[in-house]
Amino acid sequence: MKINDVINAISHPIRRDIIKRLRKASLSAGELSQTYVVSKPTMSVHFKTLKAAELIYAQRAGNHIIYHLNTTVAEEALILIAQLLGTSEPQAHTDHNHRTSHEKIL
Amino acid sequence: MKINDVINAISHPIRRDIIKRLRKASLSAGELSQTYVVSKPTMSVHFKTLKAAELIYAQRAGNHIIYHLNTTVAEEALILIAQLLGTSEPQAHTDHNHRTSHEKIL
DNA sequence: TACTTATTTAGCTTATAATCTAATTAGAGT
DNA sequence: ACTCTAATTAGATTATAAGCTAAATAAGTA
Repeated sequence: MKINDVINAISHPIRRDIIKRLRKASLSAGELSQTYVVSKPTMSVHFKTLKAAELIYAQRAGNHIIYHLNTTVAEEALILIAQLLGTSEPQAHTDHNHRTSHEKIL
Repeated sequence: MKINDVINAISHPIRRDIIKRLRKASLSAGELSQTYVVSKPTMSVHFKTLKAAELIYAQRAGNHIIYHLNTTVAEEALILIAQLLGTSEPQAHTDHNHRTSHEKIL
């Protein structure tokens, strides 16, 4: 799992919405594409980006391609992002955290 | 807090590293910039991106600008990302989750 | 006031991402 | 084999992001 690929994948609103929908149920490329006002090839590129991040995987069912969420990768990525943005570990105290009189917030 | 701005901000390795360092201690622009092999103006743009996401804020101390992590925004963003990538809520069962014989994973 | 240091802004170039239309591939049904 | 539908790939355009050097700003010090 490459965190760069995952963050890149979730950096577009359409791709985030795809993830949210696939959390509820797996859906075909066509079903997913209907919702958005972009062309099908554009949607195909979004799927590719999500696949590159391994957040989704594809399964052929006859004429259709059904996309599934890869929950394992999603969870692993979330753990890394939590380490970045979370405040579970308390902040260390250093001299930089001292304030002196002439400092002002910009 | 705009999740788009935050995800955009954390989409670059240098900016993620800045966040990690500011979790431990607030640092000046110069101290932060030393570490990376890009020019200072480039670093300044990275700071701007992080400021636009409100993940950091600046404070002038004489000649220096000290950057601080905005932990509130970081935590709020993490909650939204957890709603996207987390599997706390169990996945709903739908017909799409049934498998039929001729389906194969790609 | 002039000089020095720290940082940002301006202007430019190059790389990457998003989007489109047209063409191609793959399977299902006739 | 032909045709229909679903989805992707190819090729092009446009927008955005990342990087650089040079110039500007802001504060501190001689």
